[in-house]
Amino acid sequence: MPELPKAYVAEEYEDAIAKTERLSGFYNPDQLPGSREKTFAVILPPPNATGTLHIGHAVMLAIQDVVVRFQRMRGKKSLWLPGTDHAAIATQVKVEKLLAQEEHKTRHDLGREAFLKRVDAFVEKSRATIRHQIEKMGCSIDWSREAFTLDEARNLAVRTCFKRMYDDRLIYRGHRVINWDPKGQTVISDDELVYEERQATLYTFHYGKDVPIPIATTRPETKVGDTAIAVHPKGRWKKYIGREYDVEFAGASLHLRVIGDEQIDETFGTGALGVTPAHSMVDAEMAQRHMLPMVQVIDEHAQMTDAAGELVRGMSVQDAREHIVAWLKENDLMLGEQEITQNVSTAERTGEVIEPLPKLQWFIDVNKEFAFSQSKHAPIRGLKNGKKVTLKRLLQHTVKSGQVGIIPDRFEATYFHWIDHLRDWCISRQLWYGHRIPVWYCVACGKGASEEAMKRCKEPIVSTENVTSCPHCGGAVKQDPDTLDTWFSAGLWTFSTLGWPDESALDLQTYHPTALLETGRDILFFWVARMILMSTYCLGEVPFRYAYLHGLVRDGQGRKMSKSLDNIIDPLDMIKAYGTDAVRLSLVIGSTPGNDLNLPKERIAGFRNFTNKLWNITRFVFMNVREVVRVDVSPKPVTAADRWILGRLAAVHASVTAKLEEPVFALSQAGEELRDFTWSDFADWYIEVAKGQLKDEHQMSSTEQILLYVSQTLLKLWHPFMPFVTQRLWQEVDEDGLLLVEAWPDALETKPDEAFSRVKDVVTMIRNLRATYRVPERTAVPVTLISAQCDFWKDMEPMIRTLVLVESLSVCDVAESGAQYAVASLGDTEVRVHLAGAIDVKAEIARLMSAWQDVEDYVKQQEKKLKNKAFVKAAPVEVVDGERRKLDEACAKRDAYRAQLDALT
RNA sequence: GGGUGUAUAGCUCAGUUGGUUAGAGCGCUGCGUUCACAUCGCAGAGGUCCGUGGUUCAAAUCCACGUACACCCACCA
Repeated sequence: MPELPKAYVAEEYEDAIAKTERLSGFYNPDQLPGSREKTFAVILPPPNATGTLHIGHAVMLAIQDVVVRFQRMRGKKSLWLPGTDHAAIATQVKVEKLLAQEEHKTRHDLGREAFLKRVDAFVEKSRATIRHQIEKMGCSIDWSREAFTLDEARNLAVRTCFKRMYDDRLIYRGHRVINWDPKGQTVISDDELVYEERQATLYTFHYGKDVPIPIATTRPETKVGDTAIAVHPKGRWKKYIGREYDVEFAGASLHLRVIGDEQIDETFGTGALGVTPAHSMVDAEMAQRHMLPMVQVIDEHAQMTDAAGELVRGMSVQDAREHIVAWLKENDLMLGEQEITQNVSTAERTGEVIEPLPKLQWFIDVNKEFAFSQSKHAPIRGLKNGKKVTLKRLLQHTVKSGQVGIIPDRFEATYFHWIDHLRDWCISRQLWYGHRIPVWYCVACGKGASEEAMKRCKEPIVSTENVTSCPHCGGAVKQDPDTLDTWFSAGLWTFSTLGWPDESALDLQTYHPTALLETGRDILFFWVARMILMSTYCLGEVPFRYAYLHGLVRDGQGRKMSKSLDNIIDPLDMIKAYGTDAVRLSLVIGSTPGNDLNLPKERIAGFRNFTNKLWNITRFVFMNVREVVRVDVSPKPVTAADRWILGRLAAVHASVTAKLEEPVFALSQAGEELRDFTWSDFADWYIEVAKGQLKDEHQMSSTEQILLYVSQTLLKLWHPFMPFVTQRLWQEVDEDGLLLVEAWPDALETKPDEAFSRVKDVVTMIRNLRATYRVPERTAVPVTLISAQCDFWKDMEPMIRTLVLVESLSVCDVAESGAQYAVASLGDTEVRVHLAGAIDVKAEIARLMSAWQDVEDYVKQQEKKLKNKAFVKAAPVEVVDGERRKLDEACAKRDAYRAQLDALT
């Protein structure tokens, strides 16, 4: 056997192991050995194709790989399917930025087709980087099924879904006030807004001398588009409700009706609101309620339209504001100016201030009823085929009925709250990069190919195939220039990756609904909700059984990682410095669902130390047995230590298995338990004892078997967490074997054994005494002290007794003059030990007194507790028994201290 | 304005359904190390479990109120 180096250097093995695993083909569940009936599927949340993976992705990958590897070892067809997201707006903005930087060009300079080629090239490069990073993380992911949200197969899924929704009248085209991003020149959804707090001036003024109600606004320039004044129906202006005014306002002729609306906050501003239906969401809704006309005064480039009137026509929004403020002052209409802070909505990707505008867009109606189409092989409970439902109700039902679990469950409340306030989903985007909307307009029927003509077209052609001519008149057609919101295709992800729209696809039948979705808690609405929506609609199935949401990764001080703080942790750097296994452990252990994880580098270093510990434990075992062989069944224990370690292993195995199996994955605790067992139990105790047992010819064989068995079982249990170091070590057991497909150990039957635990207590006690009395190594610890606290010397096996003696009595050969002697009987041997001369009797008495007093207090407390009738009556029997046992233990301890005190005085 | 989360050792965090004398890692202090491992071992110090009140035989754990921090949603005329 080639000798293992003293330290584990991750870098030397990882790439080769990853390659061997990948080439084995076992990442593909169809190629797994044995007959496997149960399946377990996880679809990777596709990283954006815009760049590289950050530490947040690493958390996601680590957690998923642990679960996927575990389930594979459990004998399931375990599928983990990778992919990337085209991330329409993010990618387009990024490529445009690069284009501007490198060539000083805009996308319009290139034209749609050439620009898209650029984007494709950029994305291909990015995807390669992402693939590389996923591999570095040690992910056992099935590359043969890799998908991309914008590839051919996914495009067909998108078109199919679009058409079905259109035919069900869930998708419609409508003129609505939407969030317009003047910089990105596109509409964006409510969820893509980011609110920024800014200083603004609140102007209070009258529209004209004849209008009695003053209003307040931070956006005077929009007031040229006002069509009403809204007041509270019970407020101070109520007597004006119903009156109408015609005013000349800053070069525009306004016709204003006073309306009463409950939405008005009497306490804000003047208690009256100038209603601008075209440029405010709230106003638009109010306008709809009161049948008010809508006047668009701002265009797509944030410039004033002709309808804005003489004074400001053609100006930018900023200029218009200044002009109108000046006009108000000139005409003596301004009542006051006030500095306030307000939240401005900006576009998440471009950072530009959003301009609400009325636009013709495509929407998904979340409140419209349609006939539910139930799945045959995984139907949703509580719904019948053909039942009238709405998308909103589907979203609510699946989670409320527990068919989709959100972990941690407190996010369910947030989810329902979001649904309650959900408005129709605007799915069209004026971007070039993305799924082109599968809608065509007939040039002849629509009377022209201009954008205006398309808008007029009442009966667009919706098709999953490319349309080249009008089915009615055979004339030329033109496709809708818009693309779809990136989350539309992302919503289909769990099934578009498995072969849908081919409903008979084997993968779809086998792996859908998937078992688990693991993702960041920040995209609950963006994505998780939309997958539930799409899957229930398209398939009549839930997309996954559980959504596990992890938190954000922050730096060691709990700050968000950002470029400006220069505290970004690049997973690849960490892998290089500490090894993949350590990085994975640091991300899995200590992270709880939904909570943010602070990650100081020292943490990762700590886990690097642990990988090395595991390495050396195994190395010790392999170097100290006569032959390294596989040991799969629990060997017969001979000594107390043997029984103890096997019992502990059985307990840890059971607990870890349960924690990995549970739907509420307690990965963190499972990992911690394993680490404690590995380090504190196996390495610190059993191996130390084994060193002695290996020298005993009666115990040698069994000890070797147990060392091999425990270490090999540990490698298996650790493998999901640390695929690399475990695999490297496993090669020493089975040169060509892959832990990847080793069977997870069966439940172990060994019963727990307490005898050795007591030995541990004795040794610990001796160490404590040694420290307390500052007794140097190789000098005696008074056996009186030991035996006073230890009543089971006789039960100890010779070997263990030896161990204890080595700890305490290595001394027998030391004889110092003037020392006091103590006699203790150990089994049938009488041992004479001297008291170390260093004991300060006074201090010792004080210490014992204080210790005795503490225990005595506790005993009194405990006695009182047990005398309490209410306690005995109310507490469960085992609790009372437990308390009684505690009392007994405390009494024994108290008596022991008393005896020691008596001996000294 | 509405909601959620967090608050436990110097730091980062565990702590299952209330039930031993509240734990781990890192850091710190002391001692040790040619015998698997200094990426090591042994020991130690370090806690008003944010505060106040309540429920209970019993509260870090449940309830109420308060404080601080983080986040989400809505609004911002």
